[in-house]
Amino acid sequence: MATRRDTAAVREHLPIEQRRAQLLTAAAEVMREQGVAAATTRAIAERAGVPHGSVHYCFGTKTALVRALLQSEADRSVESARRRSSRSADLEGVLRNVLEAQLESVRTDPGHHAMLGELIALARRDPALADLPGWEHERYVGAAAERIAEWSAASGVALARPTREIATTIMVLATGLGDLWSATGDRAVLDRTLDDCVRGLAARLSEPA
Amino acid sequence: MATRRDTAAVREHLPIEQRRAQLLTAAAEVMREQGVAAATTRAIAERAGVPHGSVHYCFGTKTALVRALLQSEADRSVESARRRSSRSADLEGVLRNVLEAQLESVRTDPGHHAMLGELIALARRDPALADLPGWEHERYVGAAAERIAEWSAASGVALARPTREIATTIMVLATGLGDLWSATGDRAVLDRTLDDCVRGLAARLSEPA
DNA sequence: GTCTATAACTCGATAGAC
DNA sequence: GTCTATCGAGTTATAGAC
Repeated sequence: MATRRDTAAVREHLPIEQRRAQLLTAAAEVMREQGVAAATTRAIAERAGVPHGSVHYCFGTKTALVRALLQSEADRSVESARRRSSRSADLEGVLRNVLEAQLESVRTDPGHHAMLGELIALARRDPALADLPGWEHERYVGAAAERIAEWSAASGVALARPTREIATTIMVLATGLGDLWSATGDRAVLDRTLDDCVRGLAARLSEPA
Repeated sequence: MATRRDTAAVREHLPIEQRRAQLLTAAAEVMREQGVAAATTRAIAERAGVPHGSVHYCFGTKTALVRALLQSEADRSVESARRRSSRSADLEGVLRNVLEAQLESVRTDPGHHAMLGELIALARRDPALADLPGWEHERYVGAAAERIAEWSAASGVALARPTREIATTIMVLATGLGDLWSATGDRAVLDRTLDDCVRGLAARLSEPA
């Protein structure tokens, strides 16, 4: 009679938190490469190298896993944007830097960008996740507003508009330009459009309301 | 022994083209109300009031149905935008009108807007539909460029930039502002951000490059 | 040409073995 | 606490009755 030791690799006993993190990483990988729809609990477990049952043992339901994933990926995304941001002398430079950082991440990892969009769309349709789209948006705008305020304080340049208004406008441009890149993949068109957006808005946002 | 007449309503013999249109309408309704993921072939057939087998009889595969649907919905969307467009005296007015028309349709029918986004995301992941996102984007930009050229000819105002450049910028703003509305639902924020975008860009696009 | 019945498969979730 | 085996409901697609 075969024992478990003969038929399968021996698995370690991990603390549940580490097992959760392991599964979240695997879920993000599958979704990034094959799309959110392909990320079944089975596919996630297989990618993580753990048995299917572990998913429900760790998260209870798939919905709970998606919630945890969307939150952790939003954190990761905000943190990544913060690392990419660089110094600038004027508002136009700040706008351009933030937008280029955002677009660089879309260009470097289009699967990850698509994944976040698909997750938000999924959350919008699921009543149990309906609070997440607004939460994520606020997180991005809030982080952008913080960076702008820091820049203003550090550079001594006074802002003609509230930081949140500027941050919101940046978000709008970033998502629009990200979609443009996804749809065309045309670098020249993207750069030209970004230029139009940045220059016009920098002038507009520098005037008092 | 029961005959078919006893157990089910008698169905008419429709030409296959009409049956296809009937199914496309049903598919759009289900996707708009419950999301693309909920639009199974069974749900679509039930909504249309036809037997499940008809879907595969008319379209062969679900992928073929999605392809036909995305194309017809893109047509419908372009046509709807054309009907909403109104006359303006200057470029700023044109920008504002086009954007407000787009946002009005997002506000009036958010489910339809979400559906189009979900369909594009789905197409991007499916090799058999991978040509559609670019095709749809080109369709929108092309239609917007046509309207701008018509306006320029009718009003006698010369454009400082190529119509496609202006049209592309409008698309970027429209998608970005649409996402902003979806995420916040805040009318005041939307109007303020739209104002910033329109004024800045109108000035920028009026200067020679 | 249209529809029913079912095949063949995958899903999320769980009961119970270990 | 961890994993296997399985359940029941869902899916697309099709073979064959009418």
